[in-house]
Amino acid sequence: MVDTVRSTFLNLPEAKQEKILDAALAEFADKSYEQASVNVMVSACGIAKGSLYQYFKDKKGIFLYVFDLAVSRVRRTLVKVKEETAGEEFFTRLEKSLLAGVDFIRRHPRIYNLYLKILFDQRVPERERLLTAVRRFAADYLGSLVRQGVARGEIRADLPEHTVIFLLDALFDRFLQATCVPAFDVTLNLEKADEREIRERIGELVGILRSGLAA
Amino acid sequence: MVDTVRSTFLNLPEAKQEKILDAALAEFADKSYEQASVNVMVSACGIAKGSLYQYFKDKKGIFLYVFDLAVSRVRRTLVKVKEETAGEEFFTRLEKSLLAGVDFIRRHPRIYNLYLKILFDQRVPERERLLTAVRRFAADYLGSLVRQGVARGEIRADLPEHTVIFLLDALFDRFLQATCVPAFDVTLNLEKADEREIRERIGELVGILRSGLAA
Amino acid sequence: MVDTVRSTFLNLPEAKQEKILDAALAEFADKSYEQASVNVMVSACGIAKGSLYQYFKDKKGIFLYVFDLAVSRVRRTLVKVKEETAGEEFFTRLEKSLLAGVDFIRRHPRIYNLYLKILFDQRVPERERLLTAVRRFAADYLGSLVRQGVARGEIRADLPEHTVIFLLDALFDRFLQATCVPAFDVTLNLEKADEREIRERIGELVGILRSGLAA
Amino acid sequence: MVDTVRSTFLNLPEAKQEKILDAALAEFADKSYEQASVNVMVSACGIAKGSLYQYFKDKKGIFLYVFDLAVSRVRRTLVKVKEETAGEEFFTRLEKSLLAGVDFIRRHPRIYNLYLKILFDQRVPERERLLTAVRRFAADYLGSLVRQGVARGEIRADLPEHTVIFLLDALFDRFLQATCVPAFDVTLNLEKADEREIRERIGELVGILRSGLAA
DNA sequence: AATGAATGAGAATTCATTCAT
DNA sequence: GATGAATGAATTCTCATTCAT
Repeated sequence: MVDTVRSTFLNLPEAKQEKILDAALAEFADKSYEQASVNVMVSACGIAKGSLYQYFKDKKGIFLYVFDLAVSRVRRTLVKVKEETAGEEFFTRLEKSLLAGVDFIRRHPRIYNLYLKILFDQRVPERERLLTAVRRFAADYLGSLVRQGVARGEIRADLPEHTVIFLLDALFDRFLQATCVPAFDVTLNLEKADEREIRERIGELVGILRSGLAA
Repeated sequence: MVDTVRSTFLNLPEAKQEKILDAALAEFADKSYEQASVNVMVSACGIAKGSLYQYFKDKKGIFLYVFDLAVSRVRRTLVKVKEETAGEEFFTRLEKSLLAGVDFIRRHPRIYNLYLKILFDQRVPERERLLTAVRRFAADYLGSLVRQGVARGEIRADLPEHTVIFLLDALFDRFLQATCVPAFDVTLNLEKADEREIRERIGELVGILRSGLAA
Repeated sequence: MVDTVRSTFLNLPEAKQEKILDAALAEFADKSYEQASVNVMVSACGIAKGSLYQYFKDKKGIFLYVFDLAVSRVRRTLVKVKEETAGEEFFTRLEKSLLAGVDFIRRHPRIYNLYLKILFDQRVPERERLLTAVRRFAADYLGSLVRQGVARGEIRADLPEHTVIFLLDALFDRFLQATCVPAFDVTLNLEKADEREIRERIGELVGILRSGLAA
Repeated sequence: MVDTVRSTFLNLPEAKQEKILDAALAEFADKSYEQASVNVMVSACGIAKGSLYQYFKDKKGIFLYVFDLAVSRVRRTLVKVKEETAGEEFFTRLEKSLLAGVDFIRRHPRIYNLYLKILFDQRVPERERLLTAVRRFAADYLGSLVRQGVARGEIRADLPEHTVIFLLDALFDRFLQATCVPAFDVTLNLEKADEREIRERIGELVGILRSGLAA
């Protein structure tokens, strides 16, 4: 995190910062890391190429900064959901989390694309660190939901916690992918589904989970 | 499929074909499509640059040929599993399919990487066509298992078929990813698991599914 | 002329020879000499690349053979016109020659294109020799017409012969170019003219020449 | 004209601009458009390959810029002749124009070669547009001379204007070609003629024209 | 006589990064 | 602090010619 951004950037008026970050996010979300072009970024946001190199050490620095920013937004969103549903039943919280997830990536598709990049594009700088951090956050999030559910007796206590989390995480992730990766989902057609359909599908899926997991 | 490969290539001795396809697969599995380098391929397999262009129309042609080859191998493997377990119970077949999948990608990690590429790398040539084909195959495979399971009374008949397939597919896919994408799985540590552990985890997951789905 | 074609070629059945020459002429007429592609020729006429190199020493050999063939066709055509109009008046012969020229290049545009190539494309092999030969033929042709015209008292005898030939040649050549080089002629629009219009324009031009040259 | 050159180039010191344009003009005049090599240009003028691509979008851009520059120089030269001879007799102006033309292409042979390129090299970018522009300029130039000559009673009024222009243009063009295209002119040997001889030949030709055209 | 696989130099273009102004 | 010109190695793809079969 150190060395990725320079004070020159942080001293910039916020509007300018935003313009630059927008251009960078757009480019990184659109192409693979190596294919993303600094040239395109600078001409998209109308600054000189040299300037960008005064704000960030190099391309890698730009990427890391943009990525960290994106992650913290995701984090904030999900944590809010967790807090707002603190008292509710486990399966309800699951549904609401899923819905919030879909909502988020529909509003910020480029951030979600960034995440997909590091999932499967080796050669993203510090991929391992970034990926582990994100994955860990997801696991922790679901883990805390599950533990609370078990404590309240809403979930069977005899199941290995890790396996339950794995299953939930798999479903969660895939559901989001299905709603936004083109040509990916050939069974539920989530990509073109409106909110009502999304809710229905979530209901069905959580229904099955309930049969499998509920105490 | 037409126009991707030239007869020049097919007339080559098999050993040479293999050497070339190996180099190409390695490169495409390693980098994003655009980043994959024809230069690297030719020096990896020790042929002249011009020669590769006698075998294939262009980079895209190489990719499509390699990809189609890879898909047909996967297909063959899974179809064999289906046939060999034709008489068995649904959840057993599921376990065996998963196991066969893990086994396949452990023996052919680069093929699996190729699949991951087209999942999330826009800019892969004919991505939509390729992806849809693969996804559809997976859905059909699981679909036929499910329908037979329902017919035999092993699975609840009241669940929407598509949703069940979606769930199984999600789990299937994620399980494979967890076993071979580095730094991806932070809950079950499948990447480093030996076969015994894999079997155990599969057992646990299918156990949960059984509770949710069994009639 | 030696060394351009090999006996292997001349022993070929005529139909095959023709097919090959056709493909070569088409390619050389279409592109600059260096840009013309042996690959394109062989795939256009359906023979192996190696075969072409058994018929001709190299690309240059193909070109020279095709060119010589083309020139002899032109020569034959014009000589026939000269013979058939042997007894007629100078300006009539001029008109008929022009008409025959237009007719020839409309029927054999690729041959005319070949000629244009060597006119202005440096880097055509043996360009100087080929061009001089063609130019000399044209000058001789017009020269013999002029001398006969002078002898018969149809043309002023006080004019320098070379200058007269130069003028006629210029007009002749330009007229042909105007009828077949796209976008070249912006005054008479000869490119799109039908035969009647061509005759009219020829009549007008020769009319002016008559005023300037007639005795 | 737009998009061919970049401000980067125009901001360069004039000497450097000239060096680059010189190298480009030399290359384009020497070879066919497709055969002309950007590599050769950059090593001829001692800049990096990447730099040239900062100055121009692509090879086509370089060509168009060089061509437009060349055309405007020709235009300027001829317009000056027209103005300087405004009051003089038609046939005198014709002679002076021809002389100025010969003088120009002897001082700028590469510019004239560029013109010849687009005349007969299909495959030059925007050939039609460029060629039409040049041809139209020539026709307009001669047309204005002719119309003034007719108005002053120096030229027969009964001749179709277009045909007269066509004839003059043909002669004009061919005369210039004869003086600078190697091996082209086999009758007057203009290529090796000194200025005195050129003047004589021009005199003779215009003499004939006078007989044909003068009122 | 015919084939067609092999070659490697050369083509145009893009790129992240540096540095003098 | 901001600029943008300069770089040269990298990219994909084409080509005429050779030669063993």
